[in-house]
Amino acid sequence: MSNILTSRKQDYAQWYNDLVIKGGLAEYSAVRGCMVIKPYGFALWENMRDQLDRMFKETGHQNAYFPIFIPKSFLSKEAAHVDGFAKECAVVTHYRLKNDPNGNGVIVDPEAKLEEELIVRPTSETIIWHSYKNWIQSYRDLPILVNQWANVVRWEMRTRLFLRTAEFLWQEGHTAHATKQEAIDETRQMLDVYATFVEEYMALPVIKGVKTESERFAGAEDTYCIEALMQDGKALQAGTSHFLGQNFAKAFDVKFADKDNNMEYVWATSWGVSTRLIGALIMAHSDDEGLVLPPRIAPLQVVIVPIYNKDEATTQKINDKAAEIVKELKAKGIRVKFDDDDTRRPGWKFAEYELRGVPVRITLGARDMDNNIAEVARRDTREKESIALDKVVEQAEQLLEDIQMNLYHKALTFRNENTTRVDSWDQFVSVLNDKGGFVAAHWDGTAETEDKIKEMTKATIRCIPLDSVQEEGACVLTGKPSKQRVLFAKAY
RNA sequence: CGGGGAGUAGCGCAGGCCGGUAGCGCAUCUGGUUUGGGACCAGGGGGUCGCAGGUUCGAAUCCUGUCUCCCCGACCA
Repeated sequence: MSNILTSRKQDYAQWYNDLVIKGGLAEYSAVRGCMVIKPYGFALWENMRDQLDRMFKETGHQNAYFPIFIPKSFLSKEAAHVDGFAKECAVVTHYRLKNDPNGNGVIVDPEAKLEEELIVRPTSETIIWHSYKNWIQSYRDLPILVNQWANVVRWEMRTRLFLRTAEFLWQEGHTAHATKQEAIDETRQMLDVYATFVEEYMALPVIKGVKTESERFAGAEDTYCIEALMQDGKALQAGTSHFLGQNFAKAFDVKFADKDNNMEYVWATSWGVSTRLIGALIMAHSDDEGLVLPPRIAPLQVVIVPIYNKDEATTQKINDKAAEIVKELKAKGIRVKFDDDDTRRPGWKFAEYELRGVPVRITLGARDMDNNIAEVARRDTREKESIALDKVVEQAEQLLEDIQMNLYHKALTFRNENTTRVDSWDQFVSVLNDKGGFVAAHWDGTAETEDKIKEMTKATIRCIPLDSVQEEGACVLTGKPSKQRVLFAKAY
């Protein structure tokens, strides 16, 4: 049995790292806090990206691309925004190197100092709104529905592969609207797109909600989010959608003439998900044997492992059958690989593909050929079954569906079991310490109380759920009146 | 930036106190036997011991300085 992974019980953080690295998703790079996304990890991201991109386009958005560099003066135009990001910006100050006169390689040429420093984008609101000023004159120019796929840099103190890296990949949608309501509708629509994507493709149930003031995006009026629960009972913000009001329009003086020729400020939204989703995926579904990937986004959905003996006729038979199955699965649009690499033995391959989270494995051996069967194994439950050869393709296709559903329901059950309604402070503290997960409790609505709770328990308000029922209650800390429960959790 | 740990072969580590031929496991290469849950046998290759000084006949080992990375905290998608 493989013992190359740390188990979740032993050390959850180490288990996560092992999975990322040994599963072939990513590795550390020469640059502190930055990672190399390896081909297998990038294939996973591409599958996620492609589906999201389709969904953005279905809702009327177009892709564009804005510069990675932002003039320093832009960032300071929106006060809250600069406050939020100033502490984690990489800054470009020079544009040239030269040979060190002392012979120690190259040095920054002091003659080549930039007039105005450039900030490596931590997010692109400012550079984009600078452009929007030129794009928008009249109500007929609105709405602008633009998305960009890009890398951004936030100089984080502590980093973790996928979950928090100094550079990460994401998409950021930036829209401009004539009315407040239209912008709010857009914000909510994109939140729904995210929730649908994460639930249906990543098989991960999420809570849709709105952030409290202290957790809000710097420069937003309202931040909506989807929150997911990881296997260790910690919450993870999986995506955010911001209603920006007129803050950026005012900062960049973006006005439009309405039908009555009145000049009005434009209403804005922005929304994003990042490679952090890959971290969520890993921590939600995987087990001590390795990654468990939802079929819809798995780079490889089915792998066929042959078990040869020395008999050439049998080998030929296995190869022919495998080729046939590959052809049929591909015709159905299923991503399949026949691993006939003779330098690895079957047991090695079983372990390897389990580590990599391939949902379905088909084993074809000499004995199977004699009996006209194949062994079909599913990654999520690790169950194996003997299937008649002429039913194998059908079975594999069915299993992919089953696994997708099973992963979702398993995660949903886990979340339900780890969401606790709490009405007293003692219970609040003990649930957070002993059980973890989401805690639904009343809160008096003040930032002071929120801060105090964070200080005492490390738990933060993840969101005020959109479907939260109105009920009379008392704040779990102060006892002051409250009208609805909010979700607390320790978070990534 | 505070506290803790670590830099020796691609990876994981031992050696260091007590200076004297640089070692182990995995990986890798060659040949063979194998193939139903990470195979076995035989042979081989690979390291200026993080870097710079110093002590010494001689430094991975002792001394001084320096750099980097990891873990725990404050900040964050």
